[in-house]
Amino acid sequence: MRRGPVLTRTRLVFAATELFAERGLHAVTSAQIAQHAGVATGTFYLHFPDKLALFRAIVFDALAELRARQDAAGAAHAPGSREELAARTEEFLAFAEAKRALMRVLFARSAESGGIAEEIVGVIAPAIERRYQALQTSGRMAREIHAGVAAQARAASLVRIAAWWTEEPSRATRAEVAATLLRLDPGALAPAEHP
Amino acid sequence: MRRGPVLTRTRLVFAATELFAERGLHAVTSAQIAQHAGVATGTFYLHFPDKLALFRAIVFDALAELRARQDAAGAAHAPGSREELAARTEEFLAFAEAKRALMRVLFARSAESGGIAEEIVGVIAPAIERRYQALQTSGRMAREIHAGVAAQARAASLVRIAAWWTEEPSRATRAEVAATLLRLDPGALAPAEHP
Amino acid sequence: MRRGPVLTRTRLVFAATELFAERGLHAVTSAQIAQHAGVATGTFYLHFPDKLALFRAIVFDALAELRARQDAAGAAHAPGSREELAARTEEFLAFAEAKRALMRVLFARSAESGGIAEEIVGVIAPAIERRYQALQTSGRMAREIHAGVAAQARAASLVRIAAWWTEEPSRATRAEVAATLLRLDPGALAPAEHP
Amino acid sequence: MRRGPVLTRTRLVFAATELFAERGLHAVTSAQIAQHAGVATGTFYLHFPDKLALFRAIVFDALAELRARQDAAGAAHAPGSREELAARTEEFLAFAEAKRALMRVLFARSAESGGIAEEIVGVIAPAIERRYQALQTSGRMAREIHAGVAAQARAASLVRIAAWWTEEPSRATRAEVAATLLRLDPGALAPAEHP
DNA sequence: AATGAATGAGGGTTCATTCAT
DNA sequence: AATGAATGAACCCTCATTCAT
Repeated sequence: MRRGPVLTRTRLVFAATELFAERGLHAVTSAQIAQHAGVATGTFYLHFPDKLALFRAIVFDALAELRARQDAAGAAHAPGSREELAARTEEFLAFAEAKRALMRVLFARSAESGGIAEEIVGVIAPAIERRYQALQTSGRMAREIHAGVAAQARAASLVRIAAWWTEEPSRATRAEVAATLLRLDPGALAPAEHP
Repeated sequence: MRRGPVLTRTRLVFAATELFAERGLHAVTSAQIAQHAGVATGTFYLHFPDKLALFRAIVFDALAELRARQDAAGAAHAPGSREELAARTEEFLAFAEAKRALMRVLFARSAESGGIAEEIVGVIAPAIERRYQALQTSGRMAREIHAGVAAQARAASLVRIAAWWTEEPSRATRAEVAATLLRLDPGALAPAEHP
Repeated sequence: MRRGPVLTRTRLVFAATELFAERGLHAVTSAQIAQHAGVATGTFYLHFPDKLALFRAIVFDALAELRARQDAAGAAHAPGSREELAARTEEFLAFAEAKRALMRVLFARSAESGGIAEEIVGVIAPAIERRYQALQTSGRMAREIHAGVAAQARAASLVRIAAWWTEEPSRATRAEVAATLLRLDPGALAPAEHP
Repeated sequence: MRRGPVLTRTRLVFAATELFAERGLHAVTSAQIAQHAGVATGTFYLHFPDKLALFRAIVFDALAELRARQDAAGAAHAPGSREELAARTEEFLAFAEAKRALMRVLFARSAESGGIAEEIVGVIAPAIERRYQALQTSGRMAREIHAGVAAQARAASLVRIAAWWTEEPSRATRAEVAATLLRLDPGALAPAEHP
């Protein structure tokens, strides 16, 4: 069926997101994605060089969107401030809540192969590390914390909480998740300790 | 070659640990494992019902050993104390340092399929959660933290740090990693905040 | 090679019939069938879910065709009459003669597995049993014969004769086979016995 | 365990008969037979060159025993007489009833491969054919019957009835089976037709 | 741009048979 | 005679990818 390349691509991305979320990267075949999208098997390869490329497109498009939203949400506050962190955390949880299938692709059992899981943390962690370094420079975070280690831990925490909470939202209220994530941030804790 | 079933099994486990660490669960074939172990393909299936069973055996045996070591290391200290946590963390890092290939199987990109990654956190997180609840009951951890959320975050942090640091130990000294992990634990931080 | 799915399927059925006839179900591999049909191994599974499905398709399609031919041949005569039986028997032998490979798949050593042999008799015998019961009701067949037992015996006889005669047609002329089969039918014998 | 070669062989034959009856020749592995017999896998090959040899041993030993019993039962009567046939048929049914597992190996779905089914009929049919020829020579069977064809049909009937009746003995009483088998024999029918 | 039949390398697994003990 | 771990060829089936239409 003739439908226009943009729509076809969108349908493939949408179908793939659902299937990857349900079954993970390599339990889904390109033929299944095509069928789910209502196009022929060969059409898949008109839009993506291979299955992993589609997977990566989903992942990094989503990550870029999340980034943009967080930046917009944080722009109203002083850089590195507690308020900025709170706003960014809120936005993260709102995004996770609104796009559960996507969250599962990003952070759950599907982010298995192609080293995607590592790449995701690799994208998230450096920004966190820079923030921690800035906080340490301005004396708002304890020096005994290793910024690189803490950033890895923080990135992994966010990723895990997103997967865990999205999987079964009744496990905690959104406010509880937000409060805990905020409280666990080593930067956020600093003020209380150095009065 | 005749070698005795116990030795053959050990060789298979060893070979598989190396290969899984390098390439992940489904990029390694049972034939490759057998060849690496110096046995015939069919021999593999004399010792394990299938590839996933071997993978799970490696994972859960290792987890049990880590558990035992941590329990032994922590036994000298008061339950829930900062000293116990420090000892357990030290033991965790020593274990990670000594068994790098194993760490990668347990925590890095190989723990992809079969929902193993989730099972691992599922095994680790509940114990952490119980500890947090005990700390909250005895007033040693802030009540605004949600124990379940914090436990997931902590488990993910440990898992991630193990993978990240083991991958490239020059990223931080063992002392830095230990200090930071200790500092990031919400229970460990409490004393400083409630003087 | 592009050939159209119907033709490809036909080629697979044809190749499989020949090979099954020669060597039987489990001495033939799906790869051999594909090769014999001039297609790739994977093409086999585009047309049949597995090897047994192709075998069953051959068997039951052939049985249905035989049935249809016999019904057409018998339609000109009174139901249950000697003439109808003769016509059906003739058609059976004509079919067997024309499709020797098929006969061997249906009735010889290839009808081994999957319980196909039993299913074939299970398809043939009930119709024969009903005919015997009707003959007994109208007094044209001796009551001391157990219709069920006789039907099993008759079905097995037909199946065996088809295999035996097709294997080596010089063993008897078609007329001899027809006359004997007719003579052996318990219904056909009745008139001579009850004058 | 040391047990003496004869006993070990017997145990293997017994175990194999049961398993072949249940699942057929090639759904049973030599290791399963050995295990069922309580011996090691390798022991199997001390007693039989391969799996098919054991299968054939079971089949032809059984056939020889059946033959001997039928000969003994028929010896009291005039050769070719109705009484002899009745006695042999009775003995056949008694044997079938007493050894159900064996019957299934001999005649049911297990007699699949290695062309055993054909060999069985090949062993049974010639004797029947000789009897029919004798009956025709002495004018006790219609000449229009082809002895070869009829013998094949008779052999197949016996084999099928044995399988069918043994599988589910409630389908007909033994007397009904015997009477019908006797009635269906072309030799047996002759007297009634040529008074 | 779209189709979907065709491809074929490769994977997991089985099992008859061997042989060192 | 007995053991049972080891062998490895072979099989069934999958699926990412291609390409003639």
